[in-house]
Amino acid sequence: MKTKDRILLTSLKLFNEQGERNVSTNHIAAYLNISPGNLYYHFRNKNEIVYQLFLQYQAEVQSFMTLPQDGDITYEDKVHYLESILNSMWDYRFLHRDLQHLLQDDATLRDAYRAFSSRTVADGRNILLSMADSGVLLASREQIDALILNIWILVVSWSSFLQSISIQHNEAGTLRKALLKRAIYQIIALEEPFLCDDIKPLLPELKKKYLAGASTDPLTLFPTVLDEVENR
Amino acid sequence: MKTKDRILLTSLKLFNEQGERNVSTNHIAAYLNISPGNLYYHFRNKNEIVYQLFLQYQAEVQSFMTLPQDGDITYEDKVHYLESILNSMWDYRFLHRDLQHLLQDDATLRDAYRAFSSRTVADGRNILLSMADSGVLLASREQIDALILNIWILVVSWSSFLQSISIQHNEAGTLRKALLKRAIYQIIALEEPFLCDDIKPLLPELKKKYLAGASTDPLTLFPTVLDEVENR
DNA sequence: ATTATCTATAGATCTATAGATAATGC
DNA sequence: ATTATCTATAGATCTATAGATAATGC
Repeated sequence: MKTKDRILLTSLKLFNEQGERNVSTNHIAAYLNISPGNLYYHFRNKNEIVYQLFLQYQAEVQSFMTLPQDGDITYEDKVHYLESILNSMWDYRFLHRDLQHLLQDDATLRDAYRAFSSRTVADGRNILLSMADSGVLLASREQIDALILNIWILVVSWSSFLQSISIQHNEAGTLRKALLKRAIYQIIALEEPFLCDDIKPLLPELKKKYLAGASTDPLTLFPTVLDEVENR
Repeated sequence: MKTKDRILLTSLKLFNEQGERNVSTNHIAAYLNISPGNLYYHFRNKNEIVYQLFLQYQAEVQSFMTLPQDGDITYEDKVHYLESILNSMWDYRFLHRDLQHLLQDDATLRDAYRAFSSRTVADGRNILLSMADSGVLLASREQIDALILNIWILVVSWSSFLQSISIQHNEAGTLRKALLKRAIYQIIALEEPFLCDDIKPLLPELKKKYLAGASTDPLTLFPTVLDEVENR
């Protein structure tokens, strides 16, 4: 593998694990056993690394937003696409963790990110509108507008939310998967009131699948909730 | 005003404006025309300043979560409390902007934040449950669990979301107020499907108030949307 | 006496570059 | 010749402390 790609891979790994703020170009070079000078031969600066990673992330997410144009997809297909998007969000979670600083630091990334998010929200909105056209979603345009924004905020905030309540030491990856599924559950809950009667019979099973045995009570997501309740 | 309080006020101002990451103890001291040594006389370190600001923030939010125990409150009252909470979120927005780094850096803050968020979610859930008991909210316990988590994530993410799409240069404060109101609109949209028929007649006016003349289309929130659409 | 403040500085980073050297490809 | 890599380092921070001095309160 080329050194340039190894730098990207390592940066992504270290940024996700420790936060971009805590990972210097020295750290990245040291992890790879290359010199800092070599790193700067391949990338103008740290922002350039972040920008390249953003482009990878953007391409992944957009690949899941462009649905096959032929036959309509089922609701279950749609939920599946959502799962892929949340996976990408997790794989590049450092971006949303330090998003504001990264955007403030780099005008190019700022413009690219704004274009990306407005495009993705627009695509998501169109999907909901076409569901409304075909009678799957019983919602007014105003309701769809509010719904897609709520979904977007949930999706981009989910990984940061999980990490803020310190569910992060998940080497095995099973906890990670369960908690990503929980985001899908939350989105199904957002859409549920608007789904037509044809879809509703599917929901109990879908919700069960994405709840993955967890309690619906959000308090069970907070690790120290027991101590907390005792102290009140 | 005591120097200690001036340090807190200035730190809050600079943290919010520039991000905690970009504001060093030197910057805070320079802004106040005091020496860095003096700052360290009043606070052990930068984390201690952040922690004190968190305590202020927590007290503000919690004051709005403890509703008057006597007579039931109206739905409009509830919305009003929400507005106060979102105001506090905005006033301390640096906390959510750099939350993960702050928590990683300070175990005391980490525990306090977790306790705070689980308590606040529990309080919010109880409010929704009592609305269900009195027939205002027609939702199952599972639906309430999902709803309160979605509301919580929206509330804590809203200021970061606004800043990520670069709506920040709002010295006049009018844009700020309109955009905070938009969060209320989004939360009303979350609750709307579950509200009883007695409440529904109130909603058009409430939604109009919190939309504040803006379009419901989320794309109008993204400043560069026009260029973006042209480039597709 | 106690509290508040200042000066000066140690020590630890970090980013980015200049300039030399090694490896590769025609 | 071109591409990749290294060494060494300048210059800019930052955090936190030691120790001296000034201001305040009894």
